[in-house]
Amino acid sequence: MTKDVAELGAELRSAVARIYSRFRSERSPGEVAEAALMVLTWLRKHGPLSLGELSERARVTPGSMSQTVNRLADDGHVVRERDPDDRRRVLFVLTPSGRVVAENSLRHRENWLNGQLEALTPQQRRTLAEAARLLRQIADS
Amino acid sequence: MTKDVAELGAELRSAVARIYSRFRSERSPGEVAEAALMVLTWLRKHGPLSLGELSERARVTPGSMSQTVNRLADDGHVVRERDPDDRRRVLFVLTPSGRVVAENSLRHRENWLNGQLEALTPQQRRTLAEAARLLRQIADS
DNA sequence: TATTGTTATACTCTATAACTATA
DNA sequence: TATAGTTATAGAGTATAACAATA
Repeated sequence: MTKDVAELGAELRSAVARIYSRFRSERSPGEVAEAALMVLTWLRKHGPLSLGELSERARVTPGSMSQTVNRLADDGHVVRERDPDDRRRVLFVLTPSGRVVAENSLRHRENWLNGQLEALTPQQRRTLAEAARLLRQIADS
Repeated sequence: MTKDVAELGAELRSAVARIYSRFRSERSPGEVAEAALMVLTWLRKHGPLSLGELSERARVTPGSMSQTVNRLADDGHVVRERDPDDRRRVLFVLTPSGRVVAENSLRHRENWLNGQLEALTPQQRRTLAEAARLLRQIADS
């Protein structure tokens, strides 16, 4: 039993590393990188979020997130706005260019992955959907 | 149908990013980082490998791999040896300290993940095993 | 000429520690 | 004092391009 678990762990670790690296390499010129794309995706979905909210979602330190949004701000994809109710907080707002870049980047990367997924059987897709749920649960534990 | 696939793609992408980030953050002081650990693991399993072999396995460019092994060599975990049969090739050999670090790093990271996997049902573990196979297949396509 | 590997340069992502501004 | 955010510094990982050595 324990041996099976250890084997599964090793398989999982290397499969995740491999697919993640493939995700990253699917990035084309003009598209934003992974971590930045996630930020744009969240802002598009939820509207303005503070630095603290972004760093919690990404599970990185505030210092790290501050630098990620700095890169986005330098490129004009987000702007900072002070929260009028609590002037310590900074809200990050998607700009029109940020929205365009987010949508282009997402569309392109989804095209590749979705093509792969379409080629699977419905049963295999259900397996991946359940696995995604389990991985997220483990990661968040 | 297509909508389901798109949703699955988004789920998968974010779940993979999340669990990968968690894998990375399980690193303790004194342990080697992810990419370097993979190199040590391969050398331990297969014996000396050339730069080209390492970069193919990792699916990174030779230039990138050269820098990863430079870090390992700086720390004394691997040594370079010229291949006597083809003096263009460089073979990387695990040192005793490299073996110790590899084993400690692997043991510690496996402990955490294996604990998580033990808490799942056998059925859930089968799902993850199948998913690992599918992800690897997609990544290598 | 072709292959193998290295180095220089640059970019992304991450963390920690020291700092500022506001509550 | 406590909280929210920023900046400086550092390290890991990646890519590309120019280069050297060997086949």
